[in-house]
Amino acid sequence: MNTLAEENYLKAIFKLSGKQKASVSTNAIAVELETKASSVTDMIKKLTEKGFVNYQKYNGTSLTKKGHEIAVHIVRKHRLWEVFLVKKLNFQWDEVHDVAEQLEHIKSSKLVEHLDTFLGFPQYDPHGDPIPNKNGEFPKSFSAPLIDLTIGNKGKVVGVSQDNPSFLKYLDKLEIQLGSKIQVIEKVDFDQSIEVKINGKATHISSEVAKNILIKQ
Amino acid sequence: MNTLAEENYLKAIFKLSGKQKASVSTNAIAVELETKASSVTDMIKKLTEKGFVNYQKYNGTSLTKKGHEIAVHIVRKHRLWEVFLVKKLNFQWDEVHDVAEQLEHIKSSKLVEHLDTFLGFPQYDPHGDPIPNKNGEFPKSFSAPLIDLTIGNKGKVVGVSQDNPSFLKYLDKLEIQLGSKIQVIEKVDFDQSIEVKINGKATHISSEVAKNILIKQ
DNA sequence: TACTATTTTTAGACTTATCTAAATTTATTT
DNA sequence: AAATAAATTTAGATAAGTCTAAAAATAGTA
Ligand SMILES: [Mn+2]
Ligand SMILES: [Mn+2]
Ligand SMILES: [Mn+2]
Ligand SMILES: [Mn+2]
Repeated sequence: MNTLAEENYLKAIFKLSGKQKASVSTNAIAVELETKASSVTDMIKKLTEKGFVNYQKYNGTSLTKKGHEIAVHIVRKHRLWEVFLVKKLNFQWDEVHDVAEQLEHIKSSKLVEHLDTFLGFPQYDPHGDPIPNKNGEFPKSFSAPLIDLTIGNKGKVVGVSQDNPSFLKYLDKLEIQLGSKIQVIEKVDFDQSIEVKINGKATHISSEVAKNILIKQ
Repeated sequence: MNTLAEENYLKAIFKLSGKQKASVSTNAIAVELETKASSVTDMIKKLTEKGFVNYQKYNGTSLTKKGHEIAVHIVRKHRLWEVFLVKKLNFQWDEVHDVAEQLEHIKSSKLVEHLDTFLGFPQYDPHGDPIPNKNGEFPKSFSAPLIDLTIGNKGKVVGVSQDNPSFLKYLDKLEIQLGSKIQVIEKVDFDQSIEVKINGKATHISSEVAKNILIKQ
């Protein structure tokens, strides 16, 4: 069995390496996990021993097939628990992440599969993130950050690429939810901020926010 | 915040000290937690520092008010999760204990209270064990071990005082569930075993089993 | 290319929780 | 009461995971 620390490292490497499964720097992992680079080096050596990562001194780390499988499985659990908390226990979408960080480490395959069934095999979590199935396959989704939408075009909010509470609460304040219809009215060259209509109402949004809202046209 | 190990020690002391809140020996704790007496001594010192137990060298350990509160709170979580697993996720009663051992350490008071609400404030877990409410109060229950029932008397099964899978599976085989009606037909002096009628059907039960079935008349 | 800055690794230390073996205390027998 | 047995504590060691400080490697710049 893998320890909690090992699982968190694998998840961090998975998150940082993205779809292209790129190699990840020691520092990037340290920042992601709020730890020190020296601690990361130590742990990577252990994960290499276990066959979960490929590692060459001074040259970054990437997941092996085995490491990738573990990471995806933890992501699956994290997102299923988030769905449970919102849909069944009436949590708000900005309250679930930290609890899911704990629940994702519970070890029982029966629990995960029964939870999935109980929830009706959801494909997306409360932040619009795709939930891999039990074979580790993600639903295909075609979304783009709001910032990439051109003037005049419309889209539907299908996700967010951050789940920290202050960002999510701000979206609540702007009345932006999954499913909200957004049209880009104007783009300000100076600071990349944009003027949008949300469900008919005009609002001004910074580029930082627009980068983290995912749109489907 | 308390560590997982600390919580498990407090729970073990709570379990072993019973209603009278008796003092518990170092060895008893070691046996309960499948660890060594020397490890127990170390941890008890730490728990003493934290004000969770009263401890005098060579004289056993008992919970302080604070330690008692923490232990009861963990028991509450354990039993609520067991209810969730059986009632919502269709687990069998002999499959829930080990998963609940993990889930009981999840830290989020909102989670516990919402779970309690979601389950409809259950008073007993799938093994008939009482669930303390959020103030740590247990529902009053008047049950006695089946072995104490005298010949001719009837009762209803309201609980079991063990939750290891092999015992529970054996009860399933005997068709003994919570709610089953049991009447004592005969008591065998030689080995304390008993002849009973369960929902009308005659069966022979060892004293070891009869000790662990809780009856309400 | 040589100097400097940044990144990464190593060395050594610390904490938590555990263990074995030995010492000490308490309990039980003769 | 003395001897023996059992329970408990202490001493010292180990593994996991982390840290700081220093060394080594790589990248960036003059
Ligand atoms: Mn999350
Ligand atoms: Mn999410
Ligand atoms: Mn249990
Ligand atoms: Mn139970």
